Amino acid sequence: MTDVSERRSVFRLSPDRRIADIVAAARAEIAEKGYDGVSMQAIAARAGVVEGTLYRFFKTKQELMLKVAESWLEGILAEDSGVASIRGTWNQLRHLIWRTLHLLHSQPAVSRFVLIEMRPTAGYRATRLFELNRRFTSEVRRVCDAAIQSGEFRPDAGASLLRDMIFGCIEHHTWAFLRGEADFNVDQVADTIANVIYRGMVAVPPAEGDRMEQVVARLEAAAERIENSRGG
Amino acid sequence: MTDVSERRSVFRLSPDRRIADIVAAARAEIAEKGYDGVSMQAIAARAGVVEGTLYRFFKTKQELMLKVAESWLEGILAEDSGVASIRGTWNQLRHLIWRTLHLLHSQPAVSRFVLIEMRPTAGYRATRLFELNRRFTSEVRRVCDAAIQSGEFRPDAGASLLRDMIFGCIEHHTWAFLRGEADFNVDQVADTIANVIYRGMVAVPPAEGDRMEQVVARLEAAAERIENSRGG
Amino acid sequence: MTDVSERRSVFRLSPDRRIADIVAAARAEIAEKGYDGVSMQAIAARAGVVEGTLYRFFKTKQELMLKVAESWLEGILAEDSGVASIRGTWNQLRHLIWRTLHLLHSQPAVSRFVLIEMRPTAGYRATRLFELNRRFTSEVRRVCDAAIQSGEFRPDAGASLLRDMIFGCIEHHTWAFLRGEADFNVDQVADTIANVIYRGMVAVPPAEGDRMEQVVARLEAAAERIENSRGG
Amino acid sequence: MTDVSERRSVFRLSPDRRIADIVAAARAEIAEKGYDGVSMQAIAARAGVVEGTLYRFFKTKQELMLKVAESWLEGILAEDSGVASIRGTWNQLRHLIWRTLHLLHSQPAVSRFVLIEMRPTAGYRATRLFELNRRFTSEVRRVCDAAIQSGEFRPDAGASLLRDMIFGCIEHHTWAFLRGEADFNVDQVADTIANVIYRGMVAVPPAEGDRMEQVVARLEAAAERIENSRGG
DNA sequence: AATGAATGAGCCTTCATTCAT
DNA sequence: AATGAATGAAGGCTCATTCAT
Repeated sequence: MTDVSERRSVFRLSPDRRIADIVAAARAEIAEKGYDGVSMQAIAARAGVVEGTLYRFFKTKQELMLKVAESWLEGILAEDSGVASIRGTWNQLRHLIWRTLHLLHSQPAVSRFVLIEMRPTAGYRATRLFELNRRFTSEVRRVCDAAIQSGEFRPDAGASLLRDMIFGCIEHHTWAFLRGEADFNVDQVADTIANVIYRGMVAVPPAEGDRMEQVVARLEAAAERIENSRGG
Repeated sequence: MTDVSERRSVFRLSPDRRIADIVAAARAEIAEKGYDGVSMQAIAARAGVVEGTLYRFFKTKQELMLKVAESWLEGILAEDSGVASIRGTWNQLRHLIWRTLHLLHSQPAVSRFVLIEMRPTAGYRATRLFELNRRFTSEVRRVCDAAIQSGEFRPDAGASLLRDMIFGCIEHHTWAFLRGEADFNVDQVADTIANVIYRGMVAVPPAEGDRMEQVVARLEAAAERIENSRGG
Repeated sequence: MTDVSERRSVFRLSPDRRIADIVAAARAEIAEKGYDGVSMQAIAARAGVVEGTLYRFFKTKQELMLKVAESWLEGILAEDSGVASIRGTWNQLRHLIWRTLHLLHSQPAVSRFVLIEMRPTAGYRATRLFELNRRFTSEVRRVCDAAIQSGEFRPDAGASLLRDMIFGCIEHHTWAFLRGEADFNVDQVADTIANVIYRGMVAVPPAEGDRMEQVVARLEAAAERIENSRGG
Repeated sequence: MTDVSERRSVFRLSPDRRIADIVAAARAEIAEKGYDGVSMQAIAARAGVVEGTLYRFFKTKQELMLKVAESWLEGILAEDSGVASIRGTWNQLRHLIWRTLHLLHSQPAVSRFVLIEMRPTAGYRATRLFELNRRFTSEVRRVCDAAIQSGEFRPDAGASLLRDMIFGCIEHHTWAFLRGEADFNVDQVADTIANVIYRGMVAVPPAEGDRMEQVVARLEAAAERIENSRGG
């Protein structure tokens, strides 16, 4: 009687599938419009459902946003085998830095959202996302801790500060990139950050001669200044 | 018959005073609720005026937000004499890092707002705030550039990446602090960041360094003090 | 304890029905208060919904206003079969003039709104209303053009100027009527306008011979029609 | 002590002069932004006074608008010596039409405002503007009346309808012009309107015409009726 | 007489959330 | 389970008008 192809069809998907669709739609919206600017209406439309349906699966908008962030970060972590197979502190650090830079460079909007913008969320520390994020960044800590333990790194900088230097730098750099103010070369920046951190932390420095020379130069400069001050 | 609650009372203030009140109210609101979450209504209520009054002095909400940020940053810059009087790359870097950490530690919400959250503002690069911010961060660049130029620093990391490492790290660190996740010691963190960056960049790595380094730094500082007392 | 006045009641209507209600409410508001002076709030209240509901169906106030105008004009055009069945330039003009006068006389506020006040709308020329309006007024042009073509009318006045004389006159006249300054007799005014325009444009008048010829032609045409009617 | 040239000076102008300034400023604003879009604030700023001052001289915005319209129209009427010196009905009509077209063509925004947009004003008929407007348009009536009286014009169209045809046509035509949709040639349009009206009204041309015309019209109408009844 | 800071009501619009169907 | 119409509170903003100074 009624034309099935014309009828407003109510597809009955399995909850898992429906949730996946919704999360995917939300992810796409976020990628396009940023955290602010995402509306439930738009997500629903993109997922091919209506707003009410969203609320069957997620109590609030925030819960959905959280789910988006978690599932994305989960995927990222699953793809990467981590640092276990890599030898050498520098190589390990470099890999972790590169991985993060690569992520932010290839999916800037979503990764910003997940890694940065979700943090102000109320109750963030109790979320699974917090845990995942922790797992993501803690590898850096682990590598640094190990290097400190083994004596390769000096002990005077806490591992968490190093983590902040790395991720903070990446975030800062990405900001400009996202705003279209500047592009950046993932490999090169990864090298540089790894170098600065590694050299800045490594305990046993190389060439003796150069080193002494420089120190002498600085001492001379200081002495000269003192002389000048007295003489002036 | 006369209804006192209905009476309309008009307190008149000089524009300067009123503007100051409004900006102060806005600043307070921002400190409490962050950039998003500030409403013109709340600002007006706090300033003891009606919304319309806000618009006498600021064409849009953004303009007001911008003013708050600018006036705050202006005050900060006015208080600090900069790096001109400080000798030695390490000392200069350390000062700039310390200054920023101190700021974010003592006024975390507002400084986050000014230094970080205002950046996505449309037309940001054309604002005075951008200029002020630039002035604020560019000192780091200048110090690094000078060190690279003189050969003290290796040339393989751009000054702007270093700036990002410093400010990014600070931001990252402050985040956790703001969220009450962790406190930090301004002096100690400043030392550490300065050390990592300096060692990571210095052209002739440390050798047995640490002691030597410290001695030199002390000598440099002494020289500076003498210089200052003579010249003052 | 339960406060009935606080209870939230949601009446659900089919979109078509709701839209019809809203458009009707808007029409009524317009009729009472004119284009300026209509507020979305008033429309919503009259339609028995809240303002937000209006925006489910119409993206902006303008869109709603436009819809009101279009649906009204559509109805008008649908009711009138036009000029196709009428013989003779004078009769055709007279009909078109009468039709417009009748409209403005019977629904002055709304028709003023539709035919006149909507014109300053931004992007008016791209709207369906523009098209409908054009269809409405272009019949006059077509009749005049045909008369000019056939030589019945002198060629010295463009059809569009004639259209302006007719509609302009009607508008002007209606103005006074709307303001309660004067009433007018639709039939009589229609006659007069048609007469002035027709006589003012007709080509023949002067020369006696031509004049007679034309009259004879018209008589013949009338006779033929009568014959046809009888014979058909 | 205080620098007089710097001091916020309170110029004390004669009321007349002040009023003139304000009215001029308002006129300029209207010309630029149209009736809607004029704000008291903008007028005050342009006149070099503050809003409060406006209200010393005009109780409401409307009163000011009215004054603007009146003073403008007064000026127009004062400049034109009218029709007294012109001989011949056609010439007189043509002059009045030309004058109006010229006005609207050269100062479209203001003249639209005065002649058209002020009419919806509450209590319009009690205003001086109404009287001035009446004087402005009544010359057309007077000319037509005289022509009807003398037998030059047929008596079947009221003078006021003719006036409406003329001014309505001009308004309609100007609308398109103001909206940038079309320009128009003042002289040419004046000629055409004068011609159509004059020929449409002149008594002589038809010769025995009138009766003939009427007979033919009746015959046509009869034919139409027969047609319709057959076809229905 | 003049100022101009301040009012306050109103406007259009957005959007997370609810709930009758 | 799914729909989607409806809500309602809030948001930014405008502007004629008032009144303490």
